[in-house]
Amino acid sequence: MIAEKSETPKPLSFDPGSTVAVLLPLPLAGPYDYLVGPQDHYRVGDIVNVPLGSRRATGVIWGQASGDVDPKKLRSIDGPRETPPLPPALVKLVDWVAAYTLYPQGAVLRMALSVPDALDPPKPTKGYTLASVLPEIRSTKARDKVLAFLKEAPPLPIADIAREAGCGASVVKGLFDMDALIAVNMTATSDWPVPDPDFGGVTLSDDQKRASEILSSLVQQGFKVTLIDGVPGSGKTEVYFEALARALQKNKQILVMLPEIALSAQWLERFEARFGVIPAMWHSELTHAKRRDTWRAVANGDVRVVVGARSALFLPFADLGLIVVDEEHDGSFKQEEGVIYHARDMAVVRARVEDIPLVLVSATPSLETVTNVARGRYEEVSLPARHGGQDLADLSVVDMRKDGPSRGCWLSPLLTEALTKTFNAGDQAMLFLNRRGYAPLTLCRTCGHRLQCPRCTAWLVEHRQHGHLQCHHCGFQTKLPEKCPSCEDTDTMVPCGPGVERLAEEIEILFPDVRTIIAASDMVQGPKQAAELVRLIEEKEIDLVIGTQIVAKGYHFPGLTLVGVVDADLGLTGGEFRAAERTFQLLYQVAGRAGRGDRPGEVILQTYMPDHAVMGALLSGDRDTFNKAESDAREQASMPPFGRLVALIVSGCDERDVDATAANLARIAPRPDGIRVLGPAPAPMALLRGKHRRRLLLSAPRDVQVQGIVKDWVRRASIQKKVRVQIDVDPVSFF
DNA sequence: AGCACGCCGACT
DNA sequence: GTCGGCGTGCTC
Repeated sequence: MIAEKSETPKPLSFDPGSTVAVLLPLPLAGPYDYLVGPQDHYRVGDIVNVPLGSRRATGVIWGQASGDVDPKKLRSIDGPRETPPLPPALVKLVDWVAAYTLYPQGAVLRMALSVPDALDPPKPTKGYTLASVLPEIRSTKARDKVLAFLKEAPPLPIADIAREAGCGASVVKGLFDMDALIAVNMTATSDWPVPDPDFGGVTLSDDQKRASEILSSLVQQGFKVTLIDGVPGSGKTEVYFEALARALQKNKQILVMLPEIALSAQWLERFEARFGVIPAMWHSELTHAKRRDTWRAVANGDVRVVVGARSALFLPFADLGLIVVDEEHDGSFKQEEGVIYHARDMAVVRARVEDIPLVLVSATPSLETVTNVARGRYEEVSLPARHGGQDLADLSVVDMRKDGPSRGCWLSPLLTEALTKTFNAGDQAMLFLNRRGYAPLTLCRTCGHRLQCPRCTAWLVEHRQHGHLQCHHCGFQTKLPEKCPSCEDTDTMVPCGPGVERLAEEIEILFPDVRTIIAASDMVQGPKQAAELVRLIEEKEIDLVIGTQIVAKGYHFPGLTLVGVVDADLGLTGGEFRAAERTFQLLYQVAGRAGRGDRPGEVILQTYMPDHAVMGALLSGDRDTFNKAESDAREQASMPPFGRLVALIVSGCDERDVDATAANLARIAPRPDGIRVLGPAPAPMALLRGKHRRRLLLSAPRDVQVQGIVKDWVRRASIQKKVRVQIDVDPVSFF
């Protein structure tokens, strides 16, 4: 990432009669010019209502008017909205992200304003209390209870009064209708408990103390990126909690970004144990009301700590003092829909525009981050050992070519034996298989026909528990056909390969008494189910967890002593340049789930490639040598982080139009020195949701500012009607 | 993103 | 004869 220092200086204020640029949360080319009304004065960041065509829209005062629009077209801003303005740093962030990702500013602004109704002040809630003069009413038991209760109580909403008085809401309403009660406006009391930096005591090891002192010293020191790097169980969370405590003492707001916050039940528990309260959360499953409350409370400073997923990056923090990105290597920080951006990288940008410290946390930092440390751009704080002194799990490899299971089974004798031992000792185990459902492919025994999604280049995955086949890319569902759709033979469709459900079946046969749970994203949806899963494992109501990716994240189960990786090679196929790195990260994280109590853990990797560098690195625990080799290879190939990539994804319903556009883009591709354009190639998923896709990949040296080149390239292209060209700067996924 | 304008099929 | 389908294009 290269700092762009060229934001246009924004004048301070705009007065009646002047024109001003207003950014609308729409994918328009840029801000629109408006006239400032006779009574109004605005500053950059103010949120206003404006006329737009035949309707009203919300916009944000963005700066100097462009002036290049016909004055006759100019219309006047209706007026300000009763909302705190967007803080200057957020305005800068929106501009920066738009310039970097090549999306329109308005599309980026939409992420910052995506809060239905939050821009209006909260409606005052009505409270009810006794009228000063009570009318003559017939006395009943319920009415008397209400009247007696209200004599002692402050004004309350109807529901509360009914509950406290032990009667129905209609009684209270009836009294109000009879003028025995009056309604008063209450100031909304959305209470955001303040985390207490001194709530929970902590005992830190010397290493942790040293690390936490370094991090704490960063608070209020301005922009700086620091990586905390330490093996699973080394107490990285506890260490950065101390930096949080320091920032809280300084009355600063804090943003903690976690991948898939909805599943982070244990993280929340640890936060509560340390700070006494649950922090504010920001993720896609919030209700409208909660979203709106949270947004406003972040803007006015009532919320002190937000823990959130990607989109929390665009919250209007009034006084942000620290950002933490936990599991910084995690691929889910890359937003792949709408505006395509990497939340970890944009968090660096936000920290810079806020001039505050950023802490990246990982046991397996991304090569990008490792390289930034090597270049001296980021500081590194490492935690060498597990807290409490236990060693990392004992790791071994099963060579599936020699010691594999019998046909139709997926667990090798060695892994089965280890499971037996674990269960006999009364311990818990986890099997990791990154494949949801029963079987990843279903084919016809007679003719070989494979069941494919009608709208995507992908196999349909059988989900036996739900009783259907499913496409994991578009959500298409269908029943398992009795006849082969191709040769019409009956009962010939057979599952091919293992998924977590099929593995559970094998376990059921091998260990009928073992209590098993499947943890996959289609079974664990949302915080409640995640918390329940954690509880079941923690309270030992479960002996075996069969899980996909979702179990790789920072969970900590003291009773879990064995982790079996059913197919360690899964991520290595496909030939994406980050495959080895990603597989290493994932398996290292999974391995870290074993033996985090007082006993050592055991990890068994089943692989057909025991000599692969990833397996070697996992066995030796030598991450640095692996990173060095990986990094040398990337440098050789001018791949990130030593080169830049931009992907263009051309998509549309008409395959010929898509091809024509892709071919045109290739023909007019920019060709300055050092820039190469690959493609068009059918995207690995040539058909997705019924749309044909092609991709082109531009690679450039690291010191080249690619945005201008790509912008110009796409502008020059002749893009067919109904064909979309999406730009993905720094692509992570190559779907 | 909305919303209007615009040009071709089944209806009160 | 019109109501309405959603394709295309504009909004300061």
